[in-house]
Amino acid sequence: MTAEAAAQSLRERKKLATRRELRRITLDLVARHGFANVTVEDIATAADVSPRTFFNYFPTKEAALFGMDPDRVTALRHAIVAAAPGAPALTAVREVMVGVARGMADDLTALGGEPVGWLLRMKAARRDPHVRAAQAAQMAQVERSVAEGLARRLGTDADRDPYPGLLAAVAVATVRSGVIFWSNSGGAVGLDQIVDLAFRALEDGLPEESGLRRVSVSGDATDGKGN
Amino acid sequence: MTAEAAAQSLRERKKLATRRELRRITLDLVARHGFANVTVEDIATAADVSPRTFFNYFPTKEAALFGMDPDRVTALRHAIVAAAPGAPALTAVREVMVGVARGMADDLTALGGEPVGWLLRMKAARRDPHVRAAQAAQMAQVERSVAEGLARRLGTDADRDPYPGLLAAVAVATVRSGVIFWSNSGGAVGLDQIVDLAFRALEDGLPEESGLRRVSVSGDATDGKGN
DNA sequence: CGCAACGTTTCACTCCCTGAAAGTTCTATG
DNA sequence: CATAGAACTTTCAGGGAGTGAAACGTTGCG
Repeated sequence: MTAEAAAQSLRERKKLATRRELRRITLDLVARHGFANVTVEDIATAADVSPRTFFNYFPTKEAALFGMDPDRVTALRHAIVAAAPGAPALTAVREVMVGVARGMADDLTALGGEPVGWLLRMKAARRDPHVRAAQAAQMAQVERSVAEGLARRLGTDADRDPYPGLLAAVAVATVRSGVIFWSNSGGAVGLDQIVDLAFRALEDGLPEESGLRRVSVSGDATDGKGN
Repeated sequence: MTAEAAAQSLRERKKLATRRELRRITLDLVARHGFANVTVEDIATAADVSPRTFFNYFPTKEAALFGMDPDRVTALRHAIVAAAPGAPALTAVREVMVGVARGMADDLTALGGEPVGWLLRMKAARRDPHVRAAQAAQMAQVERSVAEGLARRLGTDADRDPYPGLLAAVAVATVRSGVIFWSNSGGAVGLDQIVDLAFRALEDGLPEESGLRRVSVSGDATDGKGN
């Protein structure tokens, strides 16, 4: 599902490779030296590419760290329209978001044996407010797309009906807070599980004795000997 | 309420005046020419101040548009700890946020007869994705403070308990989506009312037949003859 | 008054990001 | 397989954000 067949032309394969390489290097350098201490020139040099080319792939330095490419975003919108037909919108959003969470956690092993991917990203976000802000900004992009999907699913107009916008904002915020908690706990519990419980809590009106809170975490595994 | 006694020294009064003036001019220029077409130099010149001074007051151009000063943020945190003693956290957050909403709407008349303040800000945000992102980033700052207040109120640790972070993220997202809807509808309905209904919907588990959705808006009043 | 604290300005600098034009590599086609 | 043209990369020139340091002016106070 949502798998990408091997790109056909040489060009497309190269482009994809460069994109992934730039992402990878950005993540690596930022994790090691901090966002502010890595310049676009550093990244470009490490990727054996001119600085200008970096900006042909990503509009900003932040985008190389957090940006979803447009394909993913539109896929998300369509998924929300199509998921759990007949069920309430909140249920559909939960299912889609749990899937997203599963995909994010998979990044962990997708790039190599190291504890990479979102765990590193969020670790960088924790110390640097600017990075945190950049992530929130990126999520706002996604939120817009989710809101559109919801409006279509519900057959309403986001200008007249506050519900799609509210649900989108809340859903994205839920995922984001889940990712933050997950990374703070060192990835011990399973992001999809956290997100699922968070959405269940949402469906129950956010009671203080939610099942989410029984996800007790023993210790903070970040800042271990790594790095 | 939350009023500030007149600053005592000449220096402090001047500083506050400059700060407000920079804010006002930024808002005005951005509303008229768009965020990207206003330089810090423009703002500084209009405020009769050197560009360097601008950055002594605000860390970024975006901050002059959206930034809350630190005092407000800590006040918010304290309000969340103190509000509605004995009541559930969600209730306390609702009360505080409705108060915040009321304050934001008051900006409308606070600066002069013109339709200023948040309505203009959000109008700028609607057309420029960058401004939208900047707003989300700013809200993330606030969210952090809300989460701290909640953790203290509940007597838990945000590293072990996902609940404060989730509630903070959801609450801030709710307010933000309310502001967006409110501005899209031209400020017809009353921001505090929208936010209150949105929080009620949250308490009920976001049902699709929420009372929020009966806030039907006849027409989009923005882009009227003004400006 | 005169001195100390604080705020503002000037200056020099790095980095982000962009448009345009020239150069290079891939693809399609005769 | 040769070659025109599309697509990607690079070089170049430049505007604008943001920062540190030192000179300068203003305010507060003994």
